[in-house]
Amino acid sequence: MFLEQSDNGIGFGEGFKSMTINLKQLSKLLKLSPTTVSRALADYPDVSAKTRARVKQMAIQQGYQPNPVARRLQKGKTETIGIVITPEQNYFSDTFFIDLLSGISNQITRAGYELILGVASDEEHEMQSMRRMVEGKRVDGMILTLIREQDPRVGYLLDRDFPFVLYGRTRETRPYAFVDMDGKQAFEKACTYLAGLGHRRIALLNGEPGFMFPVGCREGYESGLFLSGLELDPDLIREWKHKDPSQSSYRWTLELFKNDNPPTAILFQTEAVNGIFKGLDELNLQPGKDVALIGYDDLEFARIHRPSLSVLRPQAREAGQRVVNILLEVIKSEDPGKFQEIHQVEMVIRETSLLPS
Amino acid sequence: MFLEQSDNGIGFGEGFKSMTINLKQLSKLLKLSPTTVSRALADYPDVSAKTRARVKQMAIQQGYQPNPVARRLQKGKTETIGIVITPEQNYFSDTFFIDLLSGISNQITRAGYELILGVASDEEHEMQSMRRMVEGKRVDGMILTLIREQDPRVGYLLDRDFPFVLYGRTRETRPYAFVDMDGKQAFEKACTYLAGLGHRRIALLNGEPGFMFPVGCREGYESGLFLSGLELDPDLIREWKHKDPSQSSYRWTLELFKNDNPPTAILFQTEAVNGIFKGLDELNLQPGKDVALIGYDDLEFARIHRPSLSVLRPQAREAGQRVVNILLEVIKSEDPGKFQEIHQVEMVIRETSLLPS
DNA sequence: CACTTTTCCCAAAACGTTTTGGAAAAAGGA
DNA sequence: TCCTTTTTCCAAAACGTTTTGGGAAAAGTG
Repeated sequence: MFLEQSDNGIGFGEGFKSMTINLKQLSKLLKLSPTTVSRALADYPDVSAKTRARVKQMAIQQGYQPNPVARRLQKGKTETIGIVITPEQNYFSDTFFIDLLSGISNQITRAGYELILGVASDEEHEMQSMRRMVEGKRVDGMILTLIREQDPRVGYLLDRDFPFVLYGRTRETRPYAFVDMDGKQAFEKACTYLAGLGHRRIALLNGEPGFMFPVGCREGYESGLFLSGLELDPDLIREWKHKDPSQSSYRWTLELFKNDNPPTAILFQTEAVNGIFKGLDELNLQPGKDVALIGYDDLEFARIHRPSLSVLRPQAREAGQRVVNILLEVIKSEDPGKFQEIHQVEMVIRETSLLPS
Repeated sequence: MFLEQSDNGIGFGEGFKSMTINLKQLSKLLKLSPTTVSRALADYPDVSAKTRARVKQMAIQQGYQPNPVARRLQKGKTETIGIVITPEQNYFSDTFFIDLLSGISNQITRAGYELILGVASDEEHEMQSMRRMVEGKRVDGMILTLIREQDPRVGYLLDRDFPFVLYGRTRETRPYAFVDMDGKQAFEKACTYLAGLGHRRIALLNGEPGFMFPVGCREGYESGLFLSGLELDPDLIREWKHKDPSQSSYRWTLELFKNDNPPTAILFQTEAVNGIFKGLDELNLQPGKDVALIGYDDLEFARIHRPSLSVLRPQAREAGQRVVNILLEVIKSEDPGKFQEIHQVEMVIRETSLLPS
């Protein structure tokens, strides 16, 4: 057996396992230069239709796929975008978040990009994980979720002009790209709807303070009360603290009905649903009969439960896709300020939002 | 102002934004060759201690980080590992899965690797997403979860000798690496524990058929009954179908107690917990008093709920870390057959597993 | 001192693409 | 026919590392 130096050519023997072919090897097979093959595959006009067809056919036949790492080096892009999730402090267990992630992932794949994931336990690691991605030149852009009112990540990225898109909003005056759900409009709608049914005492169990989203929800709630000519009663508003069981939705529900003048309806973020149901159960109050309920987020649970839960349903998957499409534009150095989307939230009336007794 | 062609040297002006430095630029600053700088940073012995120190200091001062894409190309490794999740058909909403992912992610980061994520809606897309990663040379190894009894992914990867590790097991005779929880031992332990308390009618609400994990659980359950001298009653065993509400844990619980000779204890996978509680509630049976309950997976819910739920607690984070460490070994072409770990599962007794009434 | 060994450094090649800047061949125009 | 334009292709450079294969200087040995 005589082995010539293969020079990365076609000269490897039999018995290789799933050896993937090279641009150089492919071009040798075609008796063309790598340049021409590359340009043929990229549909450049300076290669004739005939050879282009020949190249493409051979590429398919040989199962050629350009090595993404080499392309990234040459193009100076990572073709990768990053996201960091923080399971501890969030609604991660929502199918909502999964839908968002699903929309993001699919759209990224469609663009030929990659999604790299960081999992952080707290704010500090969250920042650290993001910095590794950004300063380590591991991504072309970042997606941020679970946005806080004061969010250092946004300032960090703006300062170094690094492409990013928020799912949500923050308090920041410089322009940046975001996709947000219209929590204000949603809660206003839910509130006026309940008022329209005759409810006069509507409670709000709002999301964790410090995050931006509950701010809009509260605005919508207050605006809904106002539009319906109802007074705002601070006793009917609570903020749910995820980490503090003493502030759990369960306890809060019990306390709420100790009130002399208890509510006949509750608006809440769906993570709180178990606690509320449990509390109502203990108080012998029947959801949909004694108390009207409308939650935010459409968990499967909400649909299956009896009585089925009325909800405000964000289109998470669509939002995820938009986030990616926008980020790709921003990476192409489009002005981020152009991309500020506020998505409407649909209200789904089911059994828990009925007439007051 | 006079601008020389910078030749990628140090000659860029002021006003650049977070310009990151190059190996070539760094070496120029140090008046050394790129070779020496690279080797100094990699702690090669053929660079003197003095210059090594000088290089490292300058690297830190200049914030130099090697471009990962370039290194990957040279090293012929992507330094990336892939995972595909399928939210539709799984326990993704468990904190369990998040803990697993968290362990995986942290360990990957520690190794300087990247985790890329695919989100698939069904088995077909799951395979498709994996093939993109593997055949597109986007990863050095794969992590597989939610393993089915017959799992085409395993055969696919074995066929092309591609590094992977399972979280779980499958029916496959060729050797492969896995980390699995000892569901058999866990359910056996739970079963004998309940029998030891005097329970004679112990039901099993098992996971979705087709997946591998419930197989072990059932074996453990049967073995536990046998060891305790109890008969196996097929009426007390049901398999939970995630997508079919008519087979939901709620309905199943109701049916179970229509039995002439109903159970006094239930073993189940924790995803089913809501349905079971709801069913028992409707039947006016009190968990921990009228019926003993032990679930698999330690959700936060299980701890907080009153009565608190006894559980079998897998160490998901540790398992995730092991999966990564093993995969890194397999990538270094260690024999996968050497890495087959079955982790013990701890039993946490709380309020729902008490003496039978 | 002359020789060998060790220490320390570096030029060049390589990884697999895409892009740049032509150049040869073919076609068109007079 | 000769010149211009268009078509079609390609060699070389570049992306930013790491590795290879020395080579010069310093240190050790007799």
